[in-house]
Amino acid sequence: MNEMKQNHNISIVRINSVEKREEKKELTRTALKTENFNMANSAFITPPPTSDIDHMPNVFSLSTPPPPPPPPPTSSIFDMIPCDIITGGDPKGGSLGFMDLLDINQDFGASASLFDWCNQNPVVGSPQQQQSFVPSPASSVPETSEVLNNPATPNSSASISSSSNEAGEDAFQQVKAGDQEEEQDQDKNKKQLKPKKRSQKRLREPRFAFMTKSEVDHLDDGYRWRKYGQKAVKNSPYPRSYYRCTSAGCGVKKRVERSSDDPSIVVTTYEGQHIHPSPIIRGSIGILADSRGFGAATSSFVFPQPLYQQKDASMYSSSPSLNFTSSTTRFSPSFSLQERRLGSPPSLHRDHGLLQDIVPSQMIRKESKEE
DNA sequence: CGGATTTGACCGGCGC
DNA sequence: GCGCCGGTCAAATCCG
Repeated sequence: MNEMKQNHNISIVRINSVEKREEKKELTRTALKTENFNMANSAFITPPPTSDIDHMPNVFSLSTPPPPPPPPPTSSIFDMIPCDIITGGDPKGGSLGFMDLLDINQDFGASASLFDWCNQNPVVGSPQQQQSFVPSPASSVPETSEVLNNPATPNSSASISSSSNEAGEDAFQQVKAGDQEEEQDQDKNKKQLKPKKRSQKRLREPRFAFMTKSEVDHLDDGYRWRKYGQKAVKNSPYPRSYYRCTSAGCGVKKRVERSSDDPSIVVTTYEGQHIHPSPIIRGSIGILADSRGFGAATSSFVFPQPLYQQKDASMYSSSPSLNFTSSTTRFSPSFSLQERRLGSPPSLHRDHGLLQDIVPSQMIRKESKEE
């Protein structure tokens, strides 16, 4: 918590289009390079169907990237820069997405979050994905889908990426079902100490990652996190921190690490879905409609979150939701701000740019070979 | 005093 | 089988 500070600078982050998985281990850092980004490998999400747009006041069309807006004085997740969203690489040997680099797994399963949004929103060149916006399992989201496009902002970009499990829906459900089992399991283990579980292969929850150019490692996304570990990253002077959502029963985790190549870049990876209501639905739709871009000091975070809630109040968003504004061509991942609604701690004030400063520029979704 | 963070140990997966 | 490494646990410590 004390890590949360201010002074986040929104900037564009480019990722290397790295080769293959064998390099994965090295990728976490090499992939973060901010140079040589292979545009050809990036996929962009196109504007959602009109019907969806109705629910999403601020829809950002990545297919027609407008000129990069000037960086806001204070960056925040609410003040996101337009970003290129990449919905994954070609699992068949096509481009390698950021997730590959990060070895991130993502199952868009039934997640009602950024993942869903991205999946449910049409992707250029992927007709299949232009069908529904209803949160759906991976089945409706071809993992192989990838769209090529030009970066919205050649020079700016925060990257957001995610990957899918091969098991897709199945995996997601297993994860869901497994959560409870795991919890019980963990409780037992906690008392028995060592005899650790895992006779079964641990299921990996959907993951979603993005890069942020920020001076602070731990961005404020509105949720409350407890740090439960920190590990040194091989070949990197910067450690990786592990956080877990403090909400009871919520097993969402996130990893935060700084790129060794570019210390100014912070890579945040979310895993799992919050099982509790969105912490903060700032102004909900009303605010959404009020959002005018992320650069504005008054910009509010926006998102799919409200969107989902409209469609299905029972759905919770776990991952940072994203909001796209066509007017500003900005892309803003919005993280629920429960704390704010409940009485936000000082650190959560938006001017302190926290997660708000995230600059998702590239959203890469990629199929994972894991599990 | 309770909650959050630190940190070394431990565990499991994976590659060699 | 062994070692490396990522991820997690949990006791100790810190902090408001």
